[in-house]
Amino acid sequence: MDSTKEKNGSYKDDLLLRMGLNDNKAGMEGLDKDKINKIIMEATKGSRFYGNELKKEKQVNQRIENMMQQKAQITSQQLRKAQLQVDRYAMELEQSRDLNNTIVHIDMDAFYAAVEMRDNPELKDKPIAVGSMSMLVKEILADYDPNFLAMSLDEAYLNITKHLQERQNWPEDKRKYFIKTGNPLENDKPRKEVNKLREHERSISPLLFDDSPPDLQSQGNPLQGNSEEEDNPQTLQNSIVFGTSAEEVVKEIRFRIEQKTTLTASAGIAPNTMLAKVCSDKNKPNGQYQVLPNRQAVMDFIKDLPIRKVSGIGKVTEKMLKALGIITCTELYQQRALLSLLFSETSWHHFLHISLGLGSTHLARDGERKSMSVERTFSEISKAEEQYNLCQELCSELAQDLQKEGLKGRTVTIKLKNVNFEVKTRASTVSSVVSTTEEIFAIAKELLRTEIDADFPHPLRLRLMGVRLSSFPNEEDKRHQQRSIIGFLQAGNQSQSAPGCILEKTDKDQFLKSLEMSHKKSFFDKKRSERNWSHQDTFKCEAVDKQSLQTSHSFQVLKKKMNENLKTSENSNNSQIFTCPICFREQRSISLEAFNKHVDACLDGPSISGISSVFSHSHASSTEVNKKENVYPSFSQSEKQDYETHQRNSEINFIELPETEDNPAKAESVDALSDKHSKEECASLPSKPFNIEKCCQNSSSTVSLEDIASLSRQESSQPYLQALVCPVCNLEQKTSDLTLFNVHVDVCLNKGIIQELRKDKVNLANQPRENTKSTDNSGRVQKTATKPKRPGLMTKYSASKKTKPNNSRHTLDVFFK
DNA sequence: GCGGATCAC
DNA sequence: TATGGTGATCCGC
Repeated sequence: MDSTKEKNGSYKDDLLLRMGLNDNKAGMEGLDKDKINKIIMEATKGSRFYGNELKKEKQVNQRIENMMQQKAQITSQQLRKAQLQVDRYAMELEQSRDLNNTIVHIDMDAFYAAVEMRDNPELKDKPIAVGSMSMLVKEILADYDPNFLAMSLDEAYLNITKHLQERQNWPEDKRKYFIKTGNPLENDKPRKEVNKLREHERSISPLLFDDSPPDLQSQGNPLQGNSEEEDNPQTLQNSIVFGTSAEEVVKEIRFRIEQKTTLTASAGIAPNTMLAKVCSDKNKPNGQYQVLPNRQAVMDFIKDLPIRKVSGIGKVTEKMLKALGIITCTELYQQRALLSLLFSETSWHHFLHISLGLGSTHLARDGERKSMSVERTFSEISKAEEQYNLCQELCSELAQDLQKEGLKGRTVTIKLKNVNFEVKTRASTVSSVVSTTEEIFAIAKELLRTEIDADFPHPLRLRLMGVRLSSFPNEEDKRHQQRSIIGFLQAGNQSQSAPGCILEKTDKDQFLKSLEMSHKKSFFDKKRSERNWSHQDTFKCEAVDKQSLQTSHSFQVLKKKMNENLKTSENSNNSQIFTCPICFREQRSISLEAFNKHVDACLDGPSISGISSVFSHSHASSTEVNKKENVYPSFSQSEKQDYETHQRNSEINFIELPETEDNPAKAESVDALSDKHSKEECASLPSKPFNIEKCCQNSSSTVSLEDIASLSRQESSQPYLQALVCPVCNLEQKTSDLTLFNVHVDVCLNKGIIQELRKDKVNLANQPRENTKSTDNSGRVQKTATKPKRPGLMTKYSASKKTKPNNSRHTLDVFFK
């Protein structure tokens, strides 16, 4: 099998070749692993990027090797059975083949336009309307399909089936366009006034219509015919008349696009999107191609088509299939039974569609977006403080983008790429939606901190950082949340209904504005802004009554998560010491039910304010140590000290008060404010009580400390600021925003659980936690009575050998390495 | 839900 | 010479 030869030689391939890694058969077995690693390390010295490329290549080769092993175990009996099943499905697909639609894929030749610009300096003076596909929306494409689908700035699908029907009866002047060379923006509609076409401009105008595939010339529509003299479209003086066939329509579209933008486009015409897309690539740039809507034409087109040309078949899939001797769609079809045994159902279904020339015949509108993110590459950043600053910067950018679309989500993901190009993502999902810089950063920061801590005392040497928000609520979720809020308000009204502490919208807007201003200067612009991470003095105030706290989302999930946590540890058959999140007393060797009862009792028992007092008394040092011992049970004393010192040094307040020029007295104001609050004042909720309902209702609107500080200057005795004790970390959180507080609790919960889980993993599996990836599925293939789920494209066909035991001492090293 | 991986543009 | 940013999806866990 010579299928492993790479066609496009590069430095990387050259390296791989020399290493023997490019050959699957030689692969892992032919070479001693240490030797390979050594070679990789040497390559890495030259370029970290290529070192990582080699590593990835190695992984793919491993997948291929595993796939081949799997293939070798397939019996002819299995293959025959699979053949029957696959062919039955293929039959169904064939019967549902739909050739009645005419799909067009338009692709702007942006790249080629740029090249042309470069080569023709004279063009630079011509006005170029660089518009997006969605602009050509409205302007041109909608004339042919009001529901056309803009895939990106330079790509769109149209279903012109209906237009074609209507067009058959159109008189000629409705298909007539004048060539205009003046302002390209105005020559859009037919029968516009004629502009003189100057000779030199005509000469530099690219030829539009010299690209029809030969087979189409004879098979075109009746109107296109074979009138010897006239090519279609008819060019009469300064005007062009387009015909009524699909091909003519697309020429017309491309003509109008070029007239409007001076940029050329390529297009594909076919009975479905998959084929149309491939077609548009066929005569690029500035050309078009059609696959006629009959089965034979489709199959002829597909026959020798390399699978890599098809959207969705990328580099890796190509390589894996190549290893099976599959390069063209014909071969893809021939191997369909085998593929159904080696790939997931999703994958082989996709393959079968491709090999039959099938694709989507309607343009499915993209649903709502599912995530939003920002990420940035930079030269190495290793200082934790700078990393946190950067993280906050990114959160701020993301929050602004989110605000533009009015989005809020529950999952925050950070992405880290180190200088070796190794990518990590870490996610945390909270119970209620977040959207502001502060909320997102509160979560992202903890994720980042966990990673920084994990590598301590080595710094994270980052070259990229990203922040993403996802888990946007759907309509159903929103309705549910609405109900919850109403329920909450009703419940809350019974206990405390006095209005007050309601920050006007204008205040909040002002705050948001000032926040934006403070983030205007980019992290990269100012290189490194000295942010003040210092601790803020806290004050005690247990104004939140038990009911409110129990109703909060975070508290709702607290028990649930603790349950999950406990289950995990029970499953692990480990005698666990659990700290009750309410009373913070250790619960030793108890059952899940008992623990639940205990938590319930705590919740129902003494008031939260009472509990808070307990927290306040106990949290100082002992709880802190206890918690850490729970998490890292086998720490040596020196390690623990190191770690705790590090913790203290890297400790960052839940709420930061960015130092801004316009409010230098802020810190003092807050302190002054806090001094004015006695515990009694807060607890009894005097004239203007903290309005917890309002805060929940506006759960996304951040009430800032800045607001509070400025307000406090006006009315010095208003208790806007609350010090709530987080039931998980047991630290006071000074905030006026319940959402932020909830986020904090969620983060604490998640963090605790992650650490517990990691501990369990390390202890139980007794295996090193590799830095970036866990390469072993340890062969736990689902051998169940039901149909086993086969690995898909993404499957790591990892070997089922190994599992080397390690002592726990080692595991800890790995854990923190 | 999380994390790695693949893919498209 | 040095190697992007954004969004989606799949898969195994």
